[in-house]
Amino acid sequence: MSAPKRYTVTAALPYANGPVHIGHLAGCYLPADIYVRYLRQNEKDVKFICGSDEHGVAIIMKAKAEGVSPQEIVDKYNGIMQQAFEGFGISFDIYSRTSKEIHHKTASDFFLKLYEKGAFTEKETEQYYDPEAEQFLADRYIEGECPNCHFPDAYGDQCENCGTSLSPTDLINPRSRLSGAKPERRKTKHWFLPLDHLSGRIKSFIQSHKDWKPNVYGQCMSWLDDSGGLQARSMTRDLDWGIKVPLPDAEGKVLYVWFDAPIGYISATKELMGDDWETWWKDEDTALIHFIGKDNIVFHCIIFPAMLMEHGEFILPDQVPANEFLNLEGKKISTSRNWAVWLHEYLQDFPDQQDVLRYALCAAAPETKDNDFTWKDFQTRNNSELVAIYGNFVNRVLVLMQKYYNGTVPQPAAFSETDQELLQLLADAPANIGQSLDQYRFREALSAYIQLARSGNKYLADEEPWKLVKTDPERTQTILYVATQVCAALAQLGEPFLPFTSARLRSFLHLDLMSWEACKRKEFIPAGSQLEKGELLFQKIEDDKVQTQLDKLKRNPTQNNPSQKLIPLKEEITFDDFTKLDIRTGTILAAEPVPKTDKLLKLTVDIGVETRTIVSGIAEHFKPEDIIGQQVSVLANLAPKKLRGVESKGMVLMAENAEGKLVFAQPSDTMENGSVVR
RNA sequence: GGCGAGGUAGCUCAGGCGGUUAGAGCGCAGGAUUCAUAACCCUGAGGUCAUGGGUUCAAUUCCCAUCCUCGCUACCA
Repeated sequence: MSAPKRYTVTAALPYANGPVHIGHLAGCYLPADIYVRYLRQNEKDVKFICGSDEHGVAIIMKAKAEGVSPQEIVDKYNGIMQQAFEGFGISFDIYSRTSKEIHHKTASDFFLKLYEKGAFTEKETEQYYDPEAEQFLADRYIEGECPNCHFPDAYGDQCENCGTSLSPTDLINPRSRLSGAKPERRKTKHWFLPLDHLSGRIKSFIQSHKDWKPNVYGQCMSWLDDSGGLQARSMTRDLDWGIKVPLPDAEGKVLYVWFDAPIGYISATKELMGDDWETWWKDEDTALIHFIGKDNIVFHCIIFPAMLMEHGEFILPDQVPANEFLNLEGKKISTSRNWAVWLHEYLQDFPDQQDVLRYALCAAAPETKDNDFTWKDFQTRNNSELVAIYGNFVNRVLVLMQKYYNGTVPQPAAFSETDQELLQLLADAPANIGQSLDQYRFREALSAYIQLARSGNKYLADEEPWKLVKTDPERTQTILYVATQVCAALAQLGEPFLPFTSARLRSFLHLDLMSWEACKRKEFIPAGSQLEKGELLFQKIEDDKVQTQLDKLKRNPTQNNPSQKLIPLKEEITFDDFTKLDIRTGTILAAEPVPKTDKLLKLTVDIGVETRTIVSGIAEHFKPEDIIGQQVSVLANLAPKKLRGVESKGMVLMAENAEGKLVFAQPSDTMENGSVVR
């Protein structure tokens, strides 16, 4: 699109079941905010849209865990998140909530419109139903034994112990998390959005956006080429928390949270703009830009556009600048393990230092690949860049101004070549930084910005006004006039990145915020202007502060020893139950990998009475050649099962610890094959 | 296993539609300086651009294969 008339910029709606951490900020909200502030300073017509995503099963579960209502949960986290965003100066034009009336209406209207257009196919499927609670159970509502690691409390969508993705029907002895009752399978009707007939349009839509970042474009194409086309997706759920399906025969059903959430962008715009909202979503001259993390790419680039296409009236996203993930001290950020830096806690631990984190996260943003955040790096960014380069430069100028001229900007004489070059650098800076921002290259933009302060420091070092002041007052005046202009440029162009600092610096210089275009100049502050004494813009961060943060992270008990999470004992069985198992000793005669799998080995095992083939998921732990001749214990009377086309008869018994390490459960001394284990 | 993204100085990253000595910041070493939060400024050391082949007069940049990391996906009797 060439020169859009306006911009609708969205940042992913954060899910209201927990607070926001630095990964969210670095991946989504900070770049979005920098971009939006930049657009605003360019006097573009822009709306920055966000809000809490407050529906879905995870919130119900969270409420259940804390013994409160879902409403209380979302109220609580909505408050925490909103404050955190505000604290960091994330300048949303509106921060709404999907629990609001206006969103319920918008989302149901959207659904109805698709319904009336015949976009959905109704399908009956079998789902687990809790006869005591009298409701259908979402995947997360069902727990049972994990078929993989035999953890007894695996959920219907995933086993928390071994991380395997599951479907509820995989669980052994499933039970309802609501009542504990044994769920039964019942038929239920849902509305599916078939995507196959759109795949052509979606593909050409994606292909028309080769300008998207490689990670975004690549993942979309991969998804489209994958799995034999796009599968129909159910857009409704049997649940009582969410937006009621607006159809007569849909009692007890709500819209799937992934259906309603992106519509939240639209509802929030309505809430903000009233009747004008349509311009921001339907006018071809509007650029729609979604800032998200990489986990959201497929949804924002394919599913949501497909919904918009089906509806027919909406524009499609122009850009989806998704970032990769931010790690913390070398490990993946994990909410459940509390391995995170929470924004609301940072604001308490580092009061009035929001810009430091903004700076550190922007400078190390995971733009092209996952990146690691360390407190050490944070400290270095602060001490040797913000303090030593930026803060120091400004301080030097303000101190000299005060010393020599009582803060009144002096009249410059003729400019030397060096002066001219530096002033030209200022005049070029907006275009230079802007070019990076236009391409969503935030690290590069920030580095170009801080380069101004570096140039200022070099200028002072080269010109040495503190020497010249004794011999050449006129030249000194010129130098400090020029240096003052550099400070002013920093104050103006820093607004997108470091809004708090920029505002403070402008107040020292008695400047109002200028437009980006107006900053393409050499003089920001004319001679004769009065400056404040000012104060230091940044404080050094000492080692003990960093150590405190590291200790705080490592003190976390669940993080320290995840291996202590032993699986609880199973319920008692009878001796008869035990005698049903026929466990024999055997010897592995041959082993080879099963083609096209990572984990499976095809074993030939002599169990005395016969030699048989057993497929075992141990390929990641053992090389085939190393286990030939290995004596093992085999569960011999397990029903045969075909795995990846190979018939497996029996199971090789292994001991596994919490970290997933496997060892053979074998006789302590060599025994004849076929010996009974009991 | 399939698909996608990435593998470039000690660290964090740029770059390259093939072409003289491959860049930045931090860190490190040396120097200079004192206006400044022992900060700034200058100089320097440091890279077989993952590995192995191929195309080419020429590859780190293109092609193929392999290895490693991350994500999605298949799979764990």
